[in-house]
Amino acid sequence: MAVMTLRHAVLGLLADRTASGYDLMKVFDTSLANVWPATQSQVYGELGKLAGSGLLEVSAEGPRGRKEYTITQQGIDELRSWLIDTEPDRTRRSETLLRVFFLGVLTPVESVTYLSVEAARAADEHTELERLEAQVDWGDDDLSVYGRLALEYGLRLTAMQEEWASWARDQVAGLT
Amino acid sequence: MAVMTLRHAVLGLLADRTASGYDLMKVFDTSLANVWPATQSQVYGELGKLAGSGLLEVSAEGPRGRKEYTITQQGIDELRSWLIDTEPDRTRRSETLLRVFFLGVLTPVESVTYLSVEAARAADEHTELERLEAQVDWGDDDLSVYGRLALEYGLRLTAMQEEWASWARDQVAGLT
DNA sequence: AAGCACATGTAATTCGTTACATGATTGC
DNA sequence: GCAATCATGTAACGAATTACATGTGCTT
Repeated sequence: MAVMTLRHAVLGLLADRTASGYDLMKVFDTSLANVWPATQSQVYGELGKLAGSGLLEVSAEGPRGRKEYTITQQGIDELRSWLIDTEPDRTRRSETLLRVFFLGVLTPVESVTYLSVEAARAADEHTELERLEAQVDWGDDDLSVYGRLALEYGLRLTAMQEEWASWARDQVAGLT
Repeated sequence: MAVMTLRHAVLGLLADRTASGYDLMKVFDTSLANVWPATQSQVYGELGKLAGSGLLEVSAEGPRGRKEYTITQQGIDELRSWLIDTEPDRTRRSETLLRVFFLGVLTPVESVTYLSVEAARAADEHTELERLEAQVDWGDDDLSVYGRLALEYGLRLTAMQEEWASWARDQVAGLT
């Protein structure tokens, strides 16, 4: 009973609107791709379990076996209680940063290259997010309003990463 | 053969100095706690596999069954090739941010509380890292030099998080 | 009729966490 | 002698990824 975040991600999306597994996957592959990635097999599995335990119900069936899921009151209660009564798991994992610890086994030139690539990648991602922000037509529904807050986080994160990687690159270059 | 980052984390630590599983766990629980957390059972398991495939060897046995592992040339080659020839997996997962998407199911007051808590938590973590930076006696060995770069990342990250959460809190408060 | 998007599901494997299980040495 | 620390290992479970497997309906 410890984590089960995917479960709540699915509930959260269905609290905004009724959807099928296929619909949800589009959201997981776009808006949530950098926040809580999930695979198709995970999502379909979770929908089945949630419907089995009464937090969701199949509210309509469409062509090609499509099943539309709707959140139940029990599901909304569970979602609210997750948001209010539980603390998020704040475990961080960064392979990029882990590698920094081991740059000592590389030559200074190789290390500088590594950090330059990271700076460039962060800059690219930042640009991509700016493009996205301009492109999306932000409604005033909940997911738009709060999704924009999340996107702003991404903008600040990638800006910070670029600055840090450039700084770190200069530090390493200065060691010689 | 896709990820196996823990494998390389272990190799990386042993490239710096010979150590036992017990020694490595102290590093995973401190320096690497916010970068690449690992459990004791994972680490001991990985040491066994790495020794079995010749990337490490048991260079000494001490009291209480202690085994000291030393990286082999093959292990160093593998570590370098991981650093140079492979791209880090940059998958990000943030339960904190996921929750932001769903704040629409809470009342404005509840949402403001959530973001305030996150701002405070980021500020706390930032202070804790500053304390750590002052406290550690930074040598000029590789792990110290590169560990400091990683710590600076943590300082910049937590500062950014506090600013963002405060800004987001004000945004949400302004909706009413 | 062909191609693409829609649509769902299962199986196998790996990675990670928690809990269990055991014991030796050192310092007080 | 007792407590703390040192020290390693296994078992069970849950979460996540990849690959497989199959089929329908719409548009041109």
